[in-house]
Amino acid sequence: MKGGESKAEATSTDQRLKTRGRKAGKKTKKDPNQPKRPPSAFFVFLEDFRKEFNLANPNNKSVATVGKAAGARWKSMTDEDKAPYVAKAESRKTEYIKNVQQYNLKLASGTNREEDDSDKSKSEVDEAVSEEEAEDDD
DNA sequence: CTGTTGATTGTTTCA
DNA sequence: TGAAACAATCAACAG
Repeated sequence: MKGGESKAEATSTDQRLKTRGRKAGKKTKKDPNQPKRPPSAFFVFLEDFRKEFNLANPNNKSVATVGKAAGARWKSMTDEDKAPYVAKAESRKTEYIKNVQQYNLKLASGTNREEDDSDKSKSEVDEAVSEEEAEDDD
């Protein structure tokens, strides 16, 4: 059965093939304050998985190995297992959105006035930044 | 020394 | 709507 590896997810496989070739030019960031994309549930899971993987394979240095293992494991997990990671990812996304808002706010303030009310605008942003911080519960 | 590569999937973003 | 790019990681290699 390999003739055609399926297909149902042709988009996925194809995309990756192209993207891999393009990643070479991703380091072009022009906006210093532009927030980066929030980690997906898979990345959240990866953070934990890497730790375990390092313990299980302290000799392994290839990041690709962990990625492959994580990917295989990820697909092996059920939605319920991914639930906590997904939930975390959702929080990250929410924070990211707030970040973008602040980012836009700063730009708006800067573009609008960067000499007079700069102090004032700063305060406003400051409040937004400290909005909620942390909640660690178990 | 600096920068890209490698590999995963998910989310983000533009047209 | 879909395709394209990028998110972390870290060691190693190339220029």
